[in-house]
Amino acid sequence: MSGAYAYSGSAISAIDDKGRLSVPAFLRKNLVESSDGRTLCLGTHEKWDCLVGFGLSRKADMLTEIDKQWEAAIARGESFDKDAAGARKFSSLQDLSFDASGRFILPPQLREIGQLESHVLFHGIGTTFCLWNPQTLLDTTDDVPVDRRLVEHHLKEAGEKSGGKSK
Amino acid sequence: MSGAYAYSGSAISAIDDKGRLSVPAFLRKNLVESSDGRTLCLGTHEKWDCLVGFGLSRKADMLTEIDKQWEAAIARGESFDKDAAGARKFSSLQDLSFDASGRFILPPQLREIGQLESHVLFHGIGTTFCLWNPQTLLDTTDDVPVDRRLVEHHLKEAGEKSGGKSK
DNA sequence: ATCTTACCCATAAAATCCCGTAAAATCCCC
DNA sequence: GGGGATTTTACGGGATTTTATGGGTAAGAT
Repeated sequence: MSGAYAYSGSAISAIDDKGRLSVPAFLRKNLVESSDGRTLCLGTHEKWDCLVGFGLSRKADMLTEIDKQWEAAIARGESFDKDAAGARKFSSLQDLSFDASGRFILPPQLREIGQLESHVLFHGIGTTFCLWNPQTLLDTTDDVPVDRRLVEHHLKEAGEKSGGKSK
Repeated sequence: MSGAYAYSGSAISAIDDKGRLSVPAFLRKNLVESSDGRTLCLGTHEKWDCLVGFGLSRKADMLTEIDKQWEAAIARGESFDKDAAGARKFSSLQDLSFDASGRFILPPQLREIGQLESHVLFHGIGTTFCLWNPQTLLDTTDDVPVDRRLVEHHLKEAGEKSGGKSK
């Protein structure tokens, strides 16, 4: 299972005028290891209103997973739509490279779908990590198992930095 | 599994007056690697109203896939028509070469079958990628698992560039 | 001669890289 | 264990490079 690393922890990061933002330092090391370079895979989350990120190797895992499902299906004489499965998983997924200082440009379509405005809350959830608009996350906490106090803390912190002109 | 690379991500690209269009940059690198040159294999999709593309090496993979299906079938005492499967997969397939700037000429018959007009939406689905008329894709999303918001974003983007004369 | 295809150049927009800085985290030595 | 020194981080801004796409033109094919 590719290194068996689990993403954890949380941090907030700002999007600048050029649409760039930096990957929090605590996630970077593993991205580099798991990607054999500075690559971040970013896509939309299947259920939540946020984005998901992980290193390249996870993408390869996803591919072999689909392959296994297909093989199991044909062995049973059933049909399995690989393309449908692939489309679901891969179509929104982009390979982004971040620079030596950890920054990457957030593609506009992902920014829009993830409802990301001025600040992004990163938080690890095991095999992947999520990118939320902190406010969106607060508004939907009921179904998303995240400690609300944590989000509020980061939000307050972000508000202070930008001198109150939040959002 | 041929390098275990997965095509992912999406982008829109315009067809010019000469029938040329450029392969989005993020797909190009892998096409070159997987084709040992600037070759793109393009054909019609078996189920969806779009085209499929991939690098040359994928053709070999497709053969072994058919083989696996055949083996699975006889293991269960069923019959499997290899020729029919091959015909379905390969007969529409063309090897096209793209130039240094990533452009190729879209053969008229594929253009017609793929219903491609002014703009083409490329999106990776793992082992291959699809080429859609964005409008067609929007009209059929029910059976095709692609994030509708993504398509809408690209369509809007394309409309802006061409100054509203979308089509 | 005409149509098609493969190059070549041009350009605007977008992405990438590089440098600078200030705040925060880490180290280190007494 | 405190307090300054050093390193890492987050972010701004400019410069260089890559893309996407228009348009021209020479080489083949019909």
